[in-house]
Amino acid sequence: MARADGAARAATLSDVARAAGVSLATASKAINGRDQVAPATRERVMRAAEELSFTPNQLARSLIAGRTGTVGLLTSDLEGRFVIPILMGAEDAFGAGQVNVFLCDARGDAIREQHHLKALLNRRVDGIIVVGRQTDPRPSLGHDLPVPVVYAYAPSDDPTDVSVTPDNVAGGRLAVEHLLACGRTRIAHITGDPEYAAAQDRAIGVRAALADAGLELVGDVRFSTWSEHWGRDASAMLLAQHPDVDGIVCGSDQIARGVLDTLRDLGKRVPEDVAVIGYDNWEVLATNSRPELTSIDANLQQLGRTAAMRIFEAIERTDGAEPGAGVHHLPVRLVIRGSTVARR
Amino acid sequence: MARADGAARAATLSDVARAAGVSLATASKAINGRDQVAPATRERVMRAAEELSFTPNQLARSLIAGRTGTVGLLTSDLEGRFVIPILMGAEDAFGAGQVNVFLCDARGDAIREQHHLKALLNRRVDGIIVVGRQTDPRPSLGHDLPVPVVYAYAPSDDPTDVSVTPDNVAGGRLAVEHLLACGRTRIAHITGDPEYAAAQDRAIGVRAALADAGLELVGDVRFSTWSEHWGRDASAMLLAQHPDVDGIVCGSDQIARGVLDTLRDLGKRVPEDVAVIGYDNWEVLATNSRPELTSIDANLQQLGRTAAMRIFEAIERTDGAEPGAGVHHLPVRLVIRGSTVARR
DNA sequence: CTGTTAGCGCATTCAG
DNA sequence: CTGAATGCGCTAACAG
Repeated sequence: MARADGAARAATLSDVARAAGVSLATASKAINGRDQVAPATRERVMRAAEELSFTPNQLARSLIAGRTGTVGLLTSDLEGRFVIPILMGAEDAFGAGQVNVFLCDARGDAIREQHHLKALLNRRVDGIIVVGRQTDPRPSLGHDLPVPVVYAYAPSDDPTDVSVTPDNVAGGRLAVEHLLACGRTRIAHITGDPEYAAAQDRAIGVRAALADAGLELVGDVRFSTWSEHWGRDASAMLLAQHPDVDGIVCGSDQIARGVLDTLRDLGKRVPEDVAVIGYDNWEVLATNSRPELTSIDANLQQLGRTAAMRIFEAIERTDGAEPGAGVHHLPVRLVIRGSTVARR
Repeated sequence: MARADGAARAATLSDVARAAGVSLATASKAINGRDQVAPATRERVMRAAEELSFTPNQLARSLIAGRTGTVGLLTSDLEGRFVIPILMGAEDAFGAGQVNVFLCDARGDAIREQHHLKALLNRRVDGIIVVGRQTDPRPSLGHDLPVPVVYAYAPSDDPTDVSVTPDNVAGGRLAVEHLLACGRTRIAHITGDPEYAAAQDRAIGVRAALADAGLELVGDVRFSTWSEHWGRDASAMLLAQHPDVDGIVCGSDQIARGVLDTLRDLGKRVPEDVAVIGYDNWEVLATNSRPELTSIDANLQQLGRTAAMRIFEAIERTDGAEPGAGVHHLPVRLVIRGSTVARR
C-alpha cells in the first residue's frame, strides 16, 4: 500500500513559507506565478515546495474561488457503451487535468439519480452532464438547480433545457443514400424496438431518402428487438418474401450481424447480391464480421465534446441565460467497409 | 459590510442560522443530528434549511475533516469494457452517494497518467484505484503517495503494492474441467496474443487441468490475436489437422465466435460434435451466437467491490500498515450456455 | 516587492 | 442547551 511515511500529513503552504523564510502571501504569489515577487524569492519558494513535495489543496482554492473545476456525469448507461466516448470527448474539451469528472451511475433508478444529483451539488460541481442510454426524451432535472445542466444522447423532455443528441433521421437518410450510390434500388429496413425513438427516427430518415429518390421500401419496416437473433430471423423472412432485395439497412450493428449470418446461410453474396449497412459503428462487431460491416457512426466523442463546451459556456456567463436551449441534433458519419463496397 | 443583497448565491449555513434565529454553531449541530440541541430548536433550523434549500458545502466540510469522501479511478481502458463493471462494483462497496468517483482516462499515456494523478492528489481524493486493460503487471505509481492505492485487473509490478486481478489460471482449469465433465477428451486451445499474461496464464490452467486428467492437449496452444478472424482461421486449421477434436477452449469470446462460425461452415454440430467455450462472458457476444456461448466470467464487478473495500480498509486505519500487500487472484465463474450443453 | 489581515463555509472546542 | 471564538488551507485585498 502506497502510504506516506508515518502519519506525515501533507505539507501546507505555510510549511513552504516557513521553510523558505517568507510570508504565507508571498509563498502563494510565488507558487501561482503572480508577478509581484522577486525572482530570487520565487526561486527559494519553489525549491522549498519541491523539497516538501507540496501539493496545493484544491479544496481550499475552490472554497475561495466558488468554483471547483469539476463536472458531474450522471448516467444510466449501464453498459457504458455510450457514456465512455462521451466522457472522453468531455475530457478532451475541458483539457485533461483542468477539469475532473465525477462519474455516477444511477442504474436507471430515479431515486438513485436524485441521490447522486444531491451528492454532486453538495460537492459543488460546476456543471452536470446527463447521459441517457436511449435517444428517447427523459425527464428534466428541472430548472431550479444552481449549476448548468446539459443532456447528452437522451434529450430532456423540457424544450427549455439544453440537449445534444445524434441526428438519427439524418443517419437513416445517410444509410439509404449510400446504398443508392452503390446502385441498389430494392432496399429493406430491419430494425429494433419500435418503442425506441431511435428506431422510429432512423426509419423516418430511411423512408424520406427513398421517397426523394422516387423509390419505396421493400416491404414494411421490420421492428422487433435490437439483437442478432432478430436480424437472422427477419432477414430470412424478408428474403423468402422478396428474393430480389439488393440492399438492407439495419437499425443496429447487432441486427446487421444477424442479417449477414442468414445471407451467408442462404448462399447470398455480400455485397454483390445484397449490400448490408449497420448502425452504431460498434467496432468489435463491425470489424469482425464477414465481410466487415459498413455502419453509421453517431460521433459520440464529438457529442461529448459539444456537451462539455455547452457546459463551459454556461459556466462562463454570469447572466444565468441558457444559450442554445432546445434539442441539438448532431451530425452522424458514414463508415464504409466491405458489406456495401466489395474489396478489390 | 452588509451581506444582504439580491445576488442569488447558494444559501449558506449562516443564512439558515439567521433565518432560524440561532447561532451558526447551533444550526450546525441541528443539521448534523448532534444531540446537544433542543428538539424545538432543531425543528426550527430544519425548516429554515428546507425553505432556503440549503445544501451543505462539502468542500468546507472536507477541508475540516481532512477527508473528501472521493476516490480516483485512474484507467487506461479506452473501451471501458473492464472499467465499467469495476466502477460499478466500487460504487456498490462504497455505498452510493457516500463516496464519489473521479474517473480519469490516461489513454495509455504515462505523461497523461502522471498529470491525472497529480490532479487527483490536488483534489485530495482519499484513495486511488488503478485499472489496466490487460492482466500484465504495470509500473507501480510508487510508495511516496499520501493516499492508499489499489491496482485492479492489471496488477502492479511491485509486490509490495496491493493488486487484485482475476485468476486466469483457474479460469483455464475451469474451462477444461467443464469440458471434461461434458465427456470431452480431445481438447484443443485457441487463444490470443502470446505477449499477454492473460493468454499465457489461461493456457497454463488449461494444460494443468488436462494433465490432472491424464490427458494431453490436441496440438499446440494456438496463439495469435484476440479476434474473430483468428478464431475462424485457427479452427479451420485445427479441424484439418485433427478432425477428431471434440472440445475447444477459446481465449476470448471473440475467438469463440469465430470458431463457431467455422464449425458451422464445416458442418460440425455444436455442442454435439464439438463443444466450445469462450472467455470473458461478454454478453453481447456470448448471448447472440448460435448456439449461445458458454464462457468464463471474471467477476469484474466483484473485483471492483474488492478493490474498493481494500481502499476503504486502508483509509480507515491510521497506522499506515499495509494490509494484504501482493497480488490477489480473485475467483472466476463458469457460465454455461448452449455451446457446451445441448438444450433440450 | 513583501507582509498583515480578512475571509471562503463549516465543525468544533469551551464558556456561558 | 446555546453561542462566541478558533481554524481547516488558501487567496485577495490592502498596507508597509
